Amino acid sequence: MVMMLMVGVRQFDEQEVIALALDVFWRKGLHDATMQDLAAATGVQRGSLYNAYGDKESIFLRAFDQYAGQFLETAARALAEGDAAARLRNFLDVIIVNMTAGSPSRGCLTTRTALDAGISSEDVRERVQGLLGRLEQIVSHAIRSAPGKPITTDADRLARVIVTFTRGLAVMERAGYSRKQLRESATAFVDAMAQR
Amino acid sequence: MVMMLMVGVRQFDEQEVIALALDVFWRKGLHDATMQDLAAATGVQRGSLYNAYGDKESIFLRAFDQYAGQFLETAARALAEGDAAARLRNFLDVIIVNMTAGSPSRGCLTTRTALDAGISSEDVRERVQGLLGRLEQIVSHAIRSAPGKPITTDADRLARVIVTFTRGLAVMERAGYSRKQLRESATAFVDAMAQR
DNA sequence: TTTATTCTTGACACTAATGTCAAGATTGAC
DNA sequence: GTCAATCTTGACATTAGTGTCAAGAATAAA
Repeated sequence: MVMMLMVGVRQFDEQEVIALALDVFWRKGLHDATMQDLAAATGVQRGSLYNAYGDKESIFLRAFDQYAGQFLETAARALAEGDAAARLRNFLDVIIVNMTAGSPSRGCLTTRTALDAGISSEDVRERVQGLLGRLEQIVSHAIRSAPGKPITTDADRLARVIVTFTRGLAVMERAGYSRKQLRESATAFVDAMAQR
Repeated sequence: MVMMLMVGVRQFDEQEVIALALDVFWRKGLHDATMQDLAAATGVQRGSLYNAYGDKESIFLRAFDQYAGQFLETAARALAEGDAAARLRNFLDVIIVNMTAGSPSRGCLTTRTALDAGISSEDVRERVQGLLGRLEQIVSHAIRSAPGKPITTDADRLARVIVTFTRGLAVMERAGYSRKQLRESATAFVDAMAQR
């Protein structure tokens, strides 16, 4: 039996480092965040980060996974209560708050990452697609399972339209639209979708 | 009277250089396109480009203005015929074709530029906002002036929702959705908006 | 043909980032 | 206390980009 030696033990808390790295990536994006930035934010030397994770992208992938988990959980909670229109309103509001948090606001990490797609690796692209796909799924499910009169349109198609609209909100935020303006757009969107 | 001397005349066609630069920026984005790239694509030496335009961003601004002009013209044409729903369908199709042209497809220059907002100068941000603003205006106008029963909702709000949705399409394209998938989403969007 | 002015060219200095590595520090196991 | 494995640290090599500049080429005007 091989004994595991725990000598020369890591001197930082991995969870904490990834959380701090996430903040850096969220503010600067995968491409513009440097290892220097990550070292400064985490208090861990550049060399140690290379030793522990290999390269910047590996750190990003861990941070993104953490982000995706939080994000989907929050979204699912927002989609859990009320009728279809209320669910949609809550969902859009959570998304808008998410992308307008911080000062200056950080925007949407997923959208920023998607726009770097050309530069990024296959792994990164997969994460983005995975998150958007799962988002469509939970939106579709929330629409179908909402109380009230059943949705006539195909829920999957509707969910994709809704997720696409949220990506649009993320772009508008980057273009300078305020939280208030985004909320107005979201309201107009819900009204148009729910019109009878 | 001061005579204008035309000695040491420029050895390249400015229009052509800007058009070639636009292609580079469209494929790589403002941030990732290098002066090397521009020099290679235009056949003009780096030093000459610096001499003629000062820096990369100035070249970008000229290229973007050219792009914005073409883009708005195309959009306006698509919005000129048919009832409100047909106008919207044509408009979305033109936008989708625009962002899925080329191989690999180039995506949407405006959206990509907007996502670089954090890095870019105030000038660049203004151009993006200006283009999106004008786009909202022509969409709003097209909705209001469409034949058929008048729109009940505020046309400006509706136009903003539509433009926001087009930005969402641009993100989905970057995330890997095909032209066909984008068209399906657009159709679903129009159906939802036009439902009675 | 001369001149004055502008454009062109290649070299240069500078900055910033990535990734690597050897030497030293740390520490659980014995 | 010693050992052995791992982590940490600062230095280094490399690459890639920006922007500047002096010297030379080009040319419209006189």
